[in-house]
Amino acid sequence: MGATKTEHFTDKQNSIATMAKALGHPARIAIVEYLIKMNECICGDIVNELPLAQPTVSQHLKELKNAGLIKGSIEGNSICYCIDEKTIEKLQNYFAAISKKLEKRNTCC
Amino acid sequence: MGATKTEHFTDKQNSIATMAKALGHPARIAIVEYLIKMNECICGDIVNELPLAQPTVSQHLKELKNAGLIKGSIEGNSICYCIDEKTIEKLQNYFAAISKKLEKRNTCC
DNA sequence: TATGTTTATCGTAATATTGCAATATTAAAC
DNA sequence: GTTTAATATTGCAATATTACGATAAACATA
Repeated sequence: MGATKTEHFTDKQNSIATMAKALGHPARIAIVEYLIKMNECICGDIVNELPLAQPTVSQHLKELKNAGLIKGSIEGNSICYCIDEKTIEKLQNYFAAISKKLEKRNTCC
Repeated sequence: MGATKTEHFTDKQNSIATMAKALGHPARIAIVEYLIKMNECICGDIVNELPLAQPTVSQHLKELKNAGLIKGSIEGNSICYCIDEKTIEKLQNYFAAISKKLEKRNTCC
């Protein structure tokens, strides 16, 4: 086959995987970092920041949006993009919880 | 075309993306969660935990290993798998840093 | 209305991922 | 040495992703 068997896993596992997958490309990491670095919403200007053609960037933005990592709202001629804090927070909480569990783990290996 | 243009991005961006990508599949999330839940290294037993065929699980384990998320050492007949804390910590630090930046961000959107 | 700007979508080629049956490898147990 | 087990590798089909040229859509402005 070739399609991921999402139905065999929990909603939470699928949800975390979806977010992680969206960040699993350096261009999308770069987009997220740019949005954070600029410390505000960015209207336009994202395409020029990346070494990729406009349709490719548009596609990456779409994937980040589908995964809930960014939000985009129409602002006249251009589109205003923002980090979606809630989703980033979910990821952060997830890794924080994992790290905590690892701390008090039995030592081995 | 079709291959990710890693050369255009920073080492750090590529590194984070590689780790995120490795976690971008629910089976691999499930493996990591199982290793953490069991609170110790697991020798054998991982294949039976997942609703996937043995070669598929083996492949997922390989990808987690390549991304540095788990370690595997030969333990007699079977193989002993472990979370690689350092890598998880890198991810955790990354998201913690992002969250911190988002906290003191200008409000918009 | 015509023109330029910005972003999205379509179509498509190249490549990567997912999943598994079959087979190989490795090492313990007999 | 043969059998049994656990895991890896190979080969392949189905599907997904990445990238971009061409084109469309939406809107501002001349």
